[in-house]
Amino acid sequence: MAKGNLIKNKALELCMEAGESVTPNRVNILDLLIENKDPLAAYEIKDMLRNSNNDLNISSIYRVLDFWIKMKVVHKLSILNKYVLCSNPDEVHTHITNICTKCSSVVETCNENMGLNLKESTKNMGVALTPDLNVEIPVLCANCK
Amino acid sequence: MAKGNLIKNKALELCMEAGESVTPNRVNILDLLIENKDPLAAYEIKDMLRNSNNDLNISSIYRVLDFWIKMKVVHKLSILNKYVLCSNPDEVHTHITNICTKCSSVVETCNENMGLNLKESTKNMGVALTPDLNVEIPVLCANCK
DNA sequence: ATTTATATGCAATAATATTGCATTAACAAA
DNA sequence: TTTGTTAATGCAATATTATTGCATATAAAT
Repeated sequence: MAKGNLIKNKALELCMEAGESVTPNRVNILDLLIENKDPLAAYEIKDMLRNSNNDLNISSIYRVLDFWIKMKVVHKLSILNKYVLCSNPDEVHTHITNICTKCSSVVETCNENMGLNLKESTKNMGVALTPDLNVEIPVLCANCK
Repeated sequence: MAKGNLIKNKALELCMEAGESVTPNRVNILDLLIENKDPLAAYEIKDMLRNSNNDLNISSIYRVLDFWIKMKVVHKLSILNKYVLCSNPDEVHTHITNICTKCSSVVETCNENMGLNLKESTKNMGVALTPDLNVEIPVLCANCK
């Protein structure tokens, strides 16, 4: 679980830097997302916590998820209404999450060229990209295509 | 309302070609989406129809929206949970909808280079893009930036 | 230990969407 | 015209996702 620990350490470090509290709820939900590489729905997280004798009100779960999203440690996947660990939370860049339209599996990739290309395409329209951009791309994954 | 008529004609034409029925509900909802260039929520559509003495069950509304999505005449914007007319339903290409994270205004652009760039970036990952791709990009619009 | 801002618990409610089944409408075939 | 078949709609219950207001508890600094 080396990768998970790296991400966890990074996440806690980000909290320190931002002066945010590291609470049990925040750690528990972070751990769940680290253990489950697939995106999780908020109510799935609730079920998992309940099964480990750690029941939590759904509002708290949404608040913790919002917190980690604010810390840029978690992405919300709007297409799926699910939440997933960011694969690479330590850089400001374009996050591209490829979501299979058949099986809902997810692969995140961070492609700087992609970000640059988007920047060009939006320049003419007068809109501005946020520096830390999240894009969901509907695809067919290797298994389903 | 020249643009709206063009889109409406195109939409009806697509139905003919696909052998799909053009029903009053489908036309009414299409008209609403043509009249309102902003994305609409399903329940907003319900309210509007009720106000014009044309009340419709919410399930019918979702079914009609799904129908127009299948016809590639409407996009669902997952970030907003809203539905919007496709600005250019007559070509197979990459649809890019820029959504302002501040004010939720929307501008659609269709950028073939963008599509090609995505194709390259996904090739190495073993995933495949659908030929008619919809991508939502969170941006700051000209007013908000 | 005290303080203070923040996080959490709780329960109601809102907002979004789907389902199963009965009924109706559209439309082609006899 | 009548019949048969498929697709669309109506209806109401229910499922799913998410937010809120306010009281209480806790983290972390002093």
